[in-house]
Amino acid sequence: MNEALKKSRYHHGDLRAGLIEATRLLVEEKGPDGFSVSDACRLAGVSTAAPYKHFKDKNEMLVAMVLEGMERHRVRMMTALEGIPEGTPARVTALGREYVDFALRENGIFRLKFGGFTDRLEDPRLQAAGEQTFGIVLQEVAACLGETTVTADVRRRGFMLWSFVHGLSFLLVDQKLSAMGGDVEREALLSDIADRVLKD
Amino acid sequence: MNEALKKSRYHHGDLRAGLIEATRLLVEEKGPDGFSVSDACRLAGVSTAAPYKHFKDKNEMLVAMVLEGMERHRVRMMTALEGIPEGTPARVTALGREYVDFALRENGIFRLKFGGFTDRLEDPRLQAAGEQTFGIVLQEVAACLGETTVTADVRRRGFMLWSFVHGLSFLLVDQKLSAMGGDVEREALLSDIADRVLKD
DNA sequence: CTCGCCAAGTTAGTATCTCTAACATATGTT
DNA sequence: AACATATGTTAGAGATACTAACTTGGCGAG
Repeated sequence: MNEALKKSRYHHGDLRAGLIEATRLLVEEKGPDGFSVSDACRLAGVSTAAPYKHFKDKNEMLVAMVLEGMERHRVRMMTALEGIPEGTPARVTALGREYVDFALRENGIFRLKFGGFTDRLEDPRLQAAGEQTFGIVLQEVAACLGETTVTADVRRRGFMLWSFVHGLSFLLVDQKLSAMGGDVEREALLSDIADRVLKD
Repeated sequence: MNEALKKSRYHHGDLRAGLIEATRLLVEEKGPDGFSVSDACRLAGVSTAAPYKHFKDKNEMLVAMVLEGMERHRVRMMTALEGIPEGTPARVTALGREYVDFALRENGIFRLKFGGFTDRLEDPRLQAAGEQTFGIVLQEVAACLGETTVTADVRRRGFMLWSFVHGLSFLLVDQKLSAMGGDVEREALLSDIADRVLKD
């Protein structure tokens, strides 16, 4: 069954994927709260009732889209580590840089996941994806501290770093660093914090 | 003119304040995205058209409510400093504690201001209120570092601290510290970070 | 090959929401 | 006492999320 080359325009081919992509574009363009299912339908070229054959409701559409984004994010974090010597703070910094980049590049997704829509979006798969991301950080922190397992201290420092990078992402999104220099300052900030949290 | 003791029920007395309070309650109860003007009207006991005599639109209602909250926040930060010796990191920690407490206690307001509704809420008064808050932190950081003015270094370290506390607030709201101990751990984390960022 | 099933579309309709327009009332000033 | 104005009201337009009932067409069984 060749999904991609359907000729009929009555059946879309892969509407589910089409709607997720439309959702992504619209959330990035108008923000999480400006998004509407109707808009997504118009963009995908289907009637406003069509999505409900694929998603329970608006939230499930958003969750599906965010899950896709989280997976992209995870892959990017892994590739960001390539070529950097293991057990060095540079690896932690690289993860932080990728985290912030994601928050800025896929700002709508970031805000959807972390900006307090969480109540509505509550979904075990989202929670799991988040913990997986944190797990990557914890592993690098452990390596930096010379630990082979995730001890309480590793978890504690990892959480500190996550808090910092997470907050930095939000402040950058809100343009708070506009008067504080650009990318250079951001990069210095990331490695400076990593050093401070990992030392001792 | 005695605003508070109007007998007529046709004229509310102080509907503007009543709506702001209703907005506050509902945003805390249902979250920023679950809030509706209609609900606020029902809670305040007026028709759905009434708010538009006092506010341009829904966003202006939210902005007014958030501004009230920011002022409460500012006052609390100032009182949190009382009795703590000047120039000590304990003052910075106290501000951080109050920041996190506010994010948890007035969670709806916090998310409205910082969670990405900002596009819509863009308002110079909100921006100003935020910078005023940051100013309080910068002053304490300067005192800790023995500076009399806000130097670039002071601003840099203040920004680091803000990032951390800001991120910590979001993660706590999202329950990420549930598996990491409670208030004790939170307190230790705050002072630990303050030390690490202020030392050197 | 064709027949019927069922997945995946459609149109139509309901309930709700924001905001506007036109009208009503009460307050306090002259 | 009368009016001007601020502050309410009702009615309604246009958009939205979602449901119900109908339609289409691809695919497998005979």
